[in-house]
Amino acid sequence: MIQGKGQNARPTMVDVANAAGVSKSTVSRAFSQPEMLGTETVSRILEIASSIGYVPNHTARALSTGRYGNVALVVPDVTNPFFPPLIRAAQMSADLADYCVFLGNSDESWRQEDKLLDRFVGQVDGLLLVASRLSEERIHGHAARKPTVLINRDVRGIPRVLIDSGQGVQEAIAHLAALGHKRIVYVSGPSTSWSNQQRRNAVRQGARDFHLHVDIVAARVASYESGRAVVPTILATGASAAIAFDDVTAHGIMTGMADLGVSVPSSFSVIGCDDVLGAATYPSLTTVSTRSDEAGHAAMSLLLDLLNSRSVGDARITLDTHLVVRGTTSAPPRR
Amino acid sequence: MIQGKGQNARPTMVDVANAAGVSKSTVSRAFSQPEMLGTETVSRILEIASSIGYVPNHTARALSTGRYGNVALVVPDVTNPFFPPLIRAAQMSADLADYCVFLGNSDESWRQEDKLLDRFVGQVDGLLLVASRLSEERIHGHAARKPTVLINRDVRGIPRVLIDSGQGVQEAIAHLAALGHKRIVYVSGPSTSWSNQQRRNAVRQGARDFHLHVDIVAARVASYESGRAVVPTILATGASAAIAFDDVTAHGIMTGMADLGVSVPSSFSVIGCDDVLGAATYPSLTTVSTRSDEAGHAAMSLLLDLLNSRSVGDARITLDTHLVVRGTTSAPPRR
DNA sequence: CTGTTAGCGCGTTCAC
DNA sequence: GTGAACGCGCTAACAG
Repeated sequence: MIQGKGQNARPTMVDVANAAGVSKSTVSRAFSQPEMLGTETVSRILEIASSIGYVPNHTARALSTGRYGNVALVVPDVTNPFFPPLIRAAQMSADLADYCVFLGNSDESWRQEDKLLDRFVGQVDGLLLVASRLSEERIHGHAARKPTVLINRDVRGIPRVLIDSGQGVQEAIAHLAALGHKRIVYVSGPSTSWSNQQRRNAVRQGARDFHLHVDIVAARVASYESGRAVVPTILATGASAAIAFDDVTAHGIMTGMADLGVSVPSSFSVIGCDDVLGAATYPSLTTVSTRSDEAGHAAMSLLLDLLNSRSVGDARITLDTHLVVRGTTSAPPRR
Repeated sequence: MIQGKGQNARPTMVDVANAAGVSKSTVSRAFSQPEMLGTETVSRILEIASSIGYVPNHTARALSTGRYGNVALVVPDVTNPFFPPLIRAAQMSADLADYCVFLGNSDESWRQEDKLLDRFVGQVDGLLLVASRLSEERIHGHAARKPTVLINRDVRGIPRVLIDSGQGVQEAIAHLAALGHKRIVYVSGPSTSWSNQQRRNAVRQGARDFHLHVDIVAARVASYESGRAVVPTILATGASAAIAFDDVTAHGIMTGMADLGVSVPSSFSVIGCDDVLGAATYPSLTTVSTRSDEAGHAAMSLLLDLLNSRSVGDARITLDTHLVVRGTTSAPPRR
């Protein structure tokens, strides 16, 4: 044996063709356009193929069709519990259409995001950017090369799926007002985050509607630690309840309260956003559900539709949210 | 203009070649083997190339070289907090070597895992299987086609990175014994999980060493809910402490205890595994650290090394663990 | 319904 | 040093 291409030369269409006594094209069709062939021919070829261990070469197919069968999915931080459900849902949608997904982690950096996209662009049909940290210009730049769908980023002209916290936050404010709270605080997240801006505005609007006083307290980043650290600042405002940018921050706040001997919810009420902790905290966290998995599913489906119909459209899908009342909210303490 | 291949036909090597007055081969070399060409020739070609907007076609190159520059990363469930840090670390390692990573979610199903791998195999250089649910035969099958590295799956002959809970669990048992516990329970996870089997054995061994009585209680799956639901069974054993398969299950147990008015840790001690919750629970969870991120980094580095050196080797990297004592363990209550 | 002939864009022997 | 062929594995017109 002279060479034979290493020890493991994968069988190709010709191998199957020979073994089946047909030509390559027939084998090709058996996989791509089965309805163009005789039923029995197809099944026979498929059987022989799998017995030989033949698997279509994705790359070769891509080269001749120009369709890659891959999509890129880029998120700021896989580690943030908001994203995994979204990723999982997007995956499943892609799977159903036989698409492979490249995952990219931008680490909250637009440079990294840009770099990843440049690497992906040569082998994907479309892009799915989640909470992109890119400038609008750069987003447009990438969108000009490949069909693109955004999640939680509102750029005119580019299909996007937005989780609208408005309704949920509104309900949260109403809930607090009904309990008798007069003074609350919003603990903000990353300033570059579209979601954060949206929630902050929703809180302000809601507070106006219900005549509550609201202070904005900035957590440096959205994390358990920063939530815990910002508690003194929160208490200093004299508020009796807090709405946090996300559940992780809210969870940190709960611990911070406990550290200082402030009991939740009897002495202070806490509301999170995203509902990523489920009922896993103690007391279980009252939060604004954001259904990140639905966003992932909707966005990927939208992207795949675009890829098939070649239509562009300026879709703007909005997912509304609602308040999930659990155990961290109650009437404010009497003075 | 009849067709022209859509509105945006990306320039190819011939375009650059014509514009530069050379042949395709020369352009090719200018990118792959610059040292084989005249210094000026190279710079001239590179300049013209970028001015035309030429970008090498990743796919075409892959087809002719057989090197894809991609790797596949498959996990059972992105949603399980154990995996995201691992994924992130693996990503970063791949990034450094300019590799793109396909992410696959097997949904705890070997069929799905198998299907994904078949889809990936045509466009990757290597496979990284995390806590694979595949049979040893099938793992060998895939490993025969592409260089493969396993995480938390011990298959002889295939490079693997194993998080050895032995040491950490040993410490946990010693810790409980020192506190005065006599009777404990191990709450097991998925029976097909290598980690679960390993932890169960470690608990048994440790209990023997320290003369503790241990009961095994099976949580149907590793989740918050199942942990919570299994609490009555745990209490029925008469044990005063529990070691859970993972943090999520442990967290559920904590809540279940609270539901029944059993306070942790004064009345019952709880220890988790994985340290994925950080100090985020209340009280903060005593747990066995497993450094999933290090496993991800080590495994990806190992895989990339294999891809470069073509050496096979039967590497078996072991990551040891240790106990992190926090707030959910104390002396057992007096009877 | 099925076989034949061309390429897809690029890397790589070969000659020059 | 550089250009001319061939082939990677597969799909896409064409015939038959």
